Amino acid sequence: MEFGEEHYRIEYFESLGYRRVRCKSCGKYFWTLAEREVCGEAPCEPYSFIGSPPTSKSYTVPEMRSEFLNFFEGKGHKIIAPYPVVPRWRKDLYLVSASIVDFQPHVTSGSTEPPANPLVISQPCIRMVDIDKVGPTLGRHLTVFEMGGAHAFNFPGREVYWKDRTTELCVEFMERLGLKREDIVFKEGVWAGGGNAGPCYEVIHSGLEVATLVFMNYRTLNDRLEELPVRTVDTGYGIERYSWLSQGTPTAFEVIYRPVLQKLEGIFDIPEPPQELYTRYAQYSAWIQPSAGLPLREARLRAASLAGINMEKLLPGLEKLEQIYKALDHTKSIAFILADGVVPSNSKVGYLARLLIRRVQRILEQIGRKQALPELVALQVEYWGRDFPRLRESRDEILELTSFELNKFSESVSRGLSQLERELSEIRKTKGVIDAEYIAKVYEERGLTPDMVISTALKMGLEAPSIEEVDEKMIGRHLEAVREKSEERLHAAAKLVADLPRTEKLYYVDPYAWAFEATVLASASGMVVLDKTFFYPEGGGQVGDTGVLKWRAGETRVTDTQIVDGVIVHFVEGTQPPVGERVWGEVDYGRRLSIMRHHTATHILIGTARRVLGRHAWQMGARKEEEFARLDISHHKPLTKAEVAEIERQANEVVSKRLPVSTQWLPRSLAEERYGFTLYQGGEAPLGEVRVVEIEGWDAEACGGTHCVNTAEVGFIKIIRVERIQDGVVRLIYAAGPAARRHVSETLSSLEERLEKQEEELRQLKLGYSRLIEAFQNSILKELERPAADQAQRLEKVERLLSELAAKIWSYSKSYQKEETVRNIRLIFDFRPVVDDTYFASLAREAVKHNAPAAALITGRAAAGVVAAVGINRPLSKQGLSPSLVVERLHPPKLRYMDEEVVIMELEIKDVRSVYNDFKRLIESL
RNA sequence: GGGCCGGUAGAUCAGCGGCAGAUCACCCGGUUUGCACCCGGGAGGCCGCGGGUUCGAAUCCCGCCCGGUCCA
Repeated sequence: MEFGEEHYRIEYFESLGYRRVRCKSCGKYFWTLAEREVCGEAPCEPYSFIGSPPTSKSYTVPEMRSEFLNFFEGKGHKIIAPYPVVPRWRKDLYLVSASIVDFQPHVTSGSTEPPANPLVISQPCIRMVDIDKVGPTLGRHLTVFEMGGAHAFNFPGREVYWKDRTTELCVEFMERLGLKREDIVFKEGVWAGGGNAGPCYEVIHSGLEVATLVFMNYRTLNDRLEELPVRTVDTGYGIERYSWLSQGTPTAFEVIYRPVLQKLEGIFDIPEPPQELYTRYAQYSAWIQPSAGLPLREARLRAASLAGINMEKLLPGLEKLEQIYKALDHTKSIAFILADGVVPSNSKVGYLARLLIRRVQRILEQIGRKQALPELVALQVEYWGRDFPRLRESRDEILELTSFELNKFSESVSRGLSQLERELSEIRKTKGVIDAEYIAKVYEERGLTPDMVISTALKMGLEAPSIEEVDEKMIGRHLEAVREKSEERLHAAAKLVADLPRTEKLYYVDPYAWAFEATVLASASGMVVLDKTFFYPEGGGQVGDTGVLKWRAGETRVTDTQIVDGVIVHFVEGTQPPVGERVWGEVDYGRRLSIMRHHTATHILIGTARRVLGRHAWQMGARKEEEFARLDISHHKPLTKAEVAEIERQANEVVSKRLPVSTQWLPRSLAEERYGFTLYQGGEAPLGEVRVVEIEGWDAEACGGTHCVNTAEVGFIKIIRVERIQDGVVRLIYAAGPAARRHVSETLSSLEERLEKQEEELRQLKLGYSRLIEAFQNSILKELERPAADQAQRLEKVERLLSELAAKIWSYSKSYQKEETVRNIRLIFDFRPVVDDTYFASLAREAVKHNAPAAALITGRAAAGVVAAVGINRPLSKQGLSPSLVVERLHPPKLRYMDEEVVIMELEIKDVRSVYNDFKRLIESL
């Protein structure tokens, strides 16, 4: 995408004599007052501010922030407090990456008033995309930085200011810092993101891009640009970059973290590279742009050769310093993210938090300070907490979550390493080499970083590829596109409602009403649209209403209700009412009431969870149905029984306190100011004003659902079940009111039933076994009392009795493998590992103890094949089958035993299956 | 949300169609009384759950659950 010159040629430039020049080096156009041939942005030119700052004085980051805010305040902008770094008001982003994100999409689309207009804000932003460049680029890239945003929203008919004023303000601000306007370059650029686009100027000074002035006035629609009704001035001033400019240090890190670095001096051994070399190198650091095709090492060398210095002398200290800077940058990000209540986990923002923690930990281990992370985070909380109080407020939780995550990491690593060592020692025995593919696999499956794997392999005397080779391999492994699924039903609905007006939402007028009269606006293929309705459409985790629609000529059942572009669609089963007809609607009232109780119960529980578990406990999802509801909460540990009991207790206390539940529509900015960002529990809130549901003194949320008017109406909340649905998220399943009562009594009675049944079974079993054992004991005693002439005979008898007992228990507990009926003959089959003639005979006999015809095949493994014992009872032998017939048919090579009922033989067959099949065929042939 | 890996004794894991194992820890006995002691014996398992294939499944197939991990 490109914008023509006309988008950049402005009156301001014309009147002051700016010239438009094409950069000799990069070929891009820029505007300047001075004579120059290159755009001045590094790497077209080195950083000239390093070692000689161009401002009239030097500024720390907090000083620059207030300089910036005060300047714009003096120019009629209202200062707005910074927003969280986690944008809970929208679901298309995990982190706030720019100040404009605070006002997207509700303000920029025109559906909400901004908190002030124009406004100015210094917004902490987090960007993970350049995380690998943080450090080597000496502070040009950071994961966390403050974007000074001066924004003006030009609504139709209410123009605030546009390109000229924006540019003028930028120049004035820089002049205020003592910078000369001749040194400022405005480079033409294009900005696009979040479905919006517009031309922009990159503001360059001394080689450094210090601000971007974006004029957002287009919406991108299928590669086409469409003008926006609201034209937004989106300027981003790099607060840290301006401070850097004002101090001229080799890196931005010295500027940002000086106070923190000073505290570290005792703990860390901070290298001090030779000043002159360091400064020269830093001036050319813009050439350090490592990428897939350009390894860091080469990028460094390029910068060093341009600077005319010897990298060898600089490198040792520099590398370590970069590591320390990385650690400082990442720990600051961690502090900000965790302060916003993120729980490290394996998905979404939680994963980004985890990634940061793991990365820093690896860095700290590499520089021999593996214990330092909690302390570093604590230092960041302490230092930045002065300007951002929410860091200090969450101090304890931030540290708890950090060390908890650290524990998980070290467990995961040590588990992974010991497994890796086992695997490697296997490989050493065979191939002796590992390849990049293997290393990548280990990283993806077990999270062991390539450097860990390589160093372990080398230590064990294996050959391993270099880290660069592995990086090469890993790039481009995850390029598959994600497809969006959309429900077909809703697709059809969207077509139906295309030109219909928004439905009047009667359920907001009175959530307790259920019968109404309305006019049919559209009616087709199972869908009905009315001009107004009491039917609540699914939304905010609350399921859609059901009920009936009646009209003069008929009626139809509403099975679900959905909302599409503000139009409520009733999904019906049965006849369709004609368009234009008057209909009477009736919502299933009991169901709706139950859903309302569940919804209010959910809000009560969120408030409770925050109090019991901590402020990191956010709603991650919820569903409220007729019979139950569920609520997913971010929390790092499994809930203990005591915590669940406490949550339930407090929730029911709120119920019994009869707290009023109020709903009101508030301008978004006002609601955020009054209730804070915990409003956005339900995730993205619809545009326009927010509907705040407040349980007085307990909880307030942006919510479009229907609620009870008083907590007392919820009746009773019972937590039915608690589960951990993923790392860092626990789910509560509960019921309220009559649904809770139903659940409790159903559970109790089914438990009772099960208990009774089991008691009975147990009684029978005990009785049966005791009889069995008694009979056995009796026989043994009789045998022993009998004067025995032959000891061997007696032993044999006892052995038989023992086998019989084992067989009885076997048969009694039906522990044989198979029982089937073939031609009315009951056939029992089993394979027994312990092969013994007496035992097999007992089993076979026992198995056929029936009045009906029955046969048994007991098999076991013999040296040369299979041992098979066949049992045939009398009713069956009357039908003509006898042991001798079995022998005749199967002609075993060896017969071990035979009587009228049982035969034991050895077969030269390996496969037990064929023995069974042969036997079965024999029986079928009768 | 998606991909990959895993779930066997208290712990760590082996086994991968036919009697469920090793090491450590545990219990008992002996030996020793300079320290991951040694020797002998023992206890401890719904082989995650459910279904399928099979005469037979920890083992093969499918589904689910749980854990880990990477990516968005």
